[in-house]
Amino acid sequence: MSKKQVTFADIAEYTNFSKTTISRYFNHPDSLTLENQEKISQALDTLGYKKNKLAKVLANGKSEFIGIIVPNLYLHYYSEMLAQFLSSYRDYHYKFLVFASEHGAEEEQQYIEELLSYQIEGLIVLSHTLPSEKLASYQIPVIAIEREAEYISSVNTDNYMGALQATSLLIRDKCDMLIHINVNVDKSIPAYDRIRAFQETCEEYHVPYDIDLSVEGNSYHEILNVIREIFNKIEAKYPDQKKGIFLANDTYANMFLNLIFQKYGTFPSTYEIVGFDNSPIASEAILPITTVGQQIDVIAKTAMDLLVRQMDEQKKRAPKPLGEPIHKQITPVLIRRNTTQ
DNA sequence: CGCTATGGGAAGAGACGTTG
DNA sequence: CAACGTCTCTTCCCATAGCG
Repeated sequence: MSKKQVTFADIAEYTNFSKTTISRYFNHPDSLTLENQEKISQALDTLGYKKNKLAKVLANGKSEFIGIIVPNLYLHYYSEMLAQFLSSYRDYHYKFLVFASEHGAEEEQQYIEELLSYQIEGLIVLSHTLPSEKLASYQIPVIAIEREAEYISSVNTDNYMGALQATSLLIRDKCDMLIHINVNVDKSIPAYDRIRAFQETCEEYHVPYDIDLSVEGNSYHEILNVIREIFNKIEAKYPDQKKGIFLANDTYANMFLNLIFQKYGTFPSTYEIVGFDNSPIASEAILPITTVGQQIDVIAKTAMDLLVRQMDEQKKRAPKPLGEPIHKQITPVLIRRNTTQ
């Protein structure tokens, strides 16, 4: 016995007001007399009215949806970022439709089409297969996070500063050999600055260094296998030197740390490890990992502020076209834990 | 305070041409 | 002429903004 839902029409009929008045009761209650407010409130109770957000969306065209596309969720950075966005509901009441996409532009484009068909009001993009020029062409507010963003607004960590802090720490701790492990980052992506800063800092201080950009893979295990190879290579090549390893993120750093523990059963003094992101895994690891903390909460907050401002603008009667992209940089914080002196 | 047009899409109704 | 598939056109869903 699936009874039909109670609608404004039912409430109106029951109270002898019009649907308009019922709508006003919910949106501008002050425009009704207290007496009438009370009448309607009573009716809602009696009839058992349940809000219908879909009808509201249909009526005013505002879906209150924001689309998010992340590359994946096995990198803790992305899941933490997602968590931060979800918790912004408290402040903004936007809901999120989320896709994970790292299999190329075609897939990503398909996801975006789908998101658009759900009338999303804004888009947050952390994946990086579609050029920002394409993203800008969709004519809805878009915020990029840690990706190429020439034509759209963005929020990034100051990657250069972060990598510089990490590298300096390893140098200060008198590592003989500095090694940076990363994927082969495209130069247009902000994270490329981590490689650049590492290299430039090493050269500035005349410290021997090595950069290994061979990491790749589409799952935790694929990546782990590559990291294992790199670990073995380092073990063979620099057996007695004190090695300062700077990894592209905490997930890699944790893998590397685990490999060390599997081999030595402890953390030998011939290693120092610094990760990046300060995602939960860094502090939860077998030995809490020193890392460059991206202030993920601040990044998410900044991105939401920026996006909400643009979305509000789009709701005005004569929305200004999306103007010049705004780019914000968030300063990272070096967090010293147990994988460095 | 009420009336009315509005929005996107599903479902229903109707139109049309073809077939056995 | 009913039965069928394929289109196209209406109606309906519901809350809201704008106007009277």
